[in-house]
Amino acid sequence: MSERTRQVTIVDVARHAGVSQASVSRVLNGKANVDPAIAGAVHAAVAELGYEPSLAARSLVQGRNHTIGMIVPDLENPLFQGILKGLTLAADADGYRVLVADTDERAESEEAVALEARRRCDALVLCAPRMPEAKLRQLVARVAPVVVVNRSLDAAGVPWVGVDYARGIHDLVDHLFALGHRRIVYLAGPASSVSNVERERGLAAARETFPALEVEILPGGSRLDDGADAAGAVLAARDRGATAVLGFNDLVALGLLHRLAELGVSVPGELSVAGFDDSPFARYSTPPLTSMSVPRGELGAQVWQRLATLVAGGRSEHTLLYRPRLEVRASTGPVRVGAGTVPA
Amino acid sequence: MSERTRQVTIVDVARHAGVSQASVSRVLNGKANVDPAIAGAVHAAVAELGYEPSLAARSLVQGRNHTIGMIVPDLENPLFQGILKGLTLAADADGYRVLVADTDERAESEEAVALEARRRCDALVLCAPRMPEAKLRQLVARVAPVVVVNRSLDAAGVPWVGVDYARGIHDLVDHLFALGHRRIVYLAGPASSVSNVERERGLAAARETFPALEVEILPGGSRLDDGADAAGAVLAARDRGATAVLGFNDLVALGLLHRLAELGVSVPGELSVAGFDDSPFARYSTPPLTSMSVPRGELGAQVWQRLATLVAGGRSEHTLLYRPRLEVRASTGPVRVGAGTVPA
DNA sequence: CTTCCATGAGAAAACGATTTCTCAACCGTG
DNA sequence: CACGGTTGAGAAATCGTTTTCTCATGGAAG
Repeated sequence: MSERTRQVTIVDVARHAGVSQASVSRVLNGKANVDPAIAGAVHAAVAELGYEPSLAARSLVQGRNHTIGMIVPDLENPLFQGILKGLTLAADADGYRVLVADTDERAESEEAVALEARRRCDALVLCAPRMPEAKLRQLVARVAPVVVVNRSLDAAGVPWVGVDYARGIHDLVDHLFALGHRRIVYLAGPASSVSNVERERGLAAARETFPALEVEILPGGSRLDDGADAAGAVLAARDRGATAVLGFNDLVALGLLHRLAELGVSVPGELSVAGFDDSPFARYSTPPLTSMSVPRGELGAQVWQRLATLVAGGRSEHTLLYRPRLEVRASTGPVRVGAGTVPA
Repeated sequence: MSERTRQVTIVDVARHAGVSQASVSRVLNGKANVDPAIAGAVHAAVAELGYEPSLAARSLVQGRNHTIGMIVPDLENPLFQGILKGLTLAADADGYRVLVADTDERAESEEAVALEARRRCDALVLCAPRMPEAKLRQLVARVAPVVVVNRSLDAAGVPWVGVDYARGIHDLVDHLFALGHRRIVYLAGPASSVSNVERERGLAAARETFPALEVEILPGGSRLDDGADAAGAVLAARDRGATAVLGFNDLVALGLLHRLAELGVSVPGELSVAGFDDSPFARYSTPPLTSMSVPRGELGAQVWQRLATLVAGGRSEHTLLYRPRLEVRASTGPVRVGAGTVPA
């Protein structure tokens, strides 16, 4: 007679099995010892009635819902996709689900999104590369437990997992320097991005290592278009003697590569080009792109590992900094004889 | 003295404001009319105490948690990423969050993942391209409300949003035929994938349209590697007279393109190559890849629109089939004189 | 043969909201 | 002036679990 058949609850199971609710709960959660006979009856009743515990009710009493949230600036960035995938798979294995929130590159809404997401989740993974450090430190205190991704943060109880961009860039410059390049262009990422600052720090360090090295920084961006759009400026730099270009990431480098091909500029003959992140497409471009490989999935898994101990009440402050691995491909090569000299 | 400061509840707010819980609830949810004086007192108390309603408690009583789940076979596929992004942004605007579950291409676990996800969410978005139709029909009945993505399904109350792959392939063949191609290779996707079946249906239709057309189907896959690995077979087909290749999707086509360049095969001089999906990278390859564009973000938004009416109790059966748009780029060209003839 | 503890199961109290009842006050109407 | 119908607010029921109390039972130790 009821409009919709009411859902099966623990009370129904208890009645059907002839035991108390408490026993049903104990059997289902494996708490304490219970009479095998009772356990059997409960399981039978559960199966017969098709009972499924209400997660909402459980959340209410336990204060946790086995869900974590991940805040990313842009779901279309291969780096975050890889991390998300690794995180999702690792968390799944422990019975946790991942809720994802894309702030669509609007740094100003990151805080609100994070706070809202935290209300639905037991913990947060935060990718907020643009947020000022002071604000971020304030935010993590409010949303803990939380793991910060892709930027360092000195806050008690907040582990972070990231990539050593400075070191990576330095390694990449080593490679180019060894090939004879002495004047290098860096197509910068978003100015406010922490990881861009890190890269520039790496460049500065490299300049100290190699006094003979000259680095020219051009404004860029973080996406394919940005790389393509910078081609003109890059060629101008080449005319000033530059022989190699470092892109902020693979997207920028691939965009540039494409436009250079259109313009008939030979890579690496006239100009060497390298990227960062080793996105899946890097090895499939023409020429294949030299890049710094970062283990995206592994990063996501490590993030989960830290978050898991935090959620369990532990105090995992161990932070993790991956050193990217150089993947030499055909887009970088020895500087051509005669090139790299500034025309008089 | 308590270990951790207990959270602020509606009871605290009521007491602090000197009104009943019911009134607090009414004020906060805008139900019925309430005395402005009371409303003021409530708001003041809320602000002062920093009260935030418990979503778990609300879920329990309302039976909904304003979260939807999206099941995808592979988060690294640009198509699903785009849909996910569009869905997330659209749902966000209506106060819904998206929980994502990656089945990691294991078709056999799709059902379990979907059922589990449904328990946490008010509704589901299902991408299960490999699941047998009968099983899928059975599944959607259990997890409704649900919207199915990227495959058609004739089930009551289950709208679906997809891409007209058959039509798209036909349009693509039109393009190639007009360029003079008469023998075309299709690098197939996963055999069990519904969207692959649709594409092959499109090929069959095209063959009827153009009696002079010959189509050769080669086993492929859905990822970059698959395209690269198929290069040998493609060249063999070329030697049998084929002049153009259709990849299952852009990834396959880009992988192939890369390997062909390595092998010194000129595209489109010796062989035309086209993809499907118009992934962001398609326009940036060398040569830029001709592809069929599908509005990924728009698709996601439309999925949400349907799911939203379903969740609200509506009965939106209106299904949606996007016709892909042809993006002609440099990877396809007129068949070269002398090519395309089967060597004696 | 008591006494004391551990063991295990049922009764009842959280968990923190929404929503239904219930009832007083107030309005306009006959 | 009496009466039916709104209106608005508080009391209490409800959502479906987990967890704490409480208490009977049985075995071991004295």
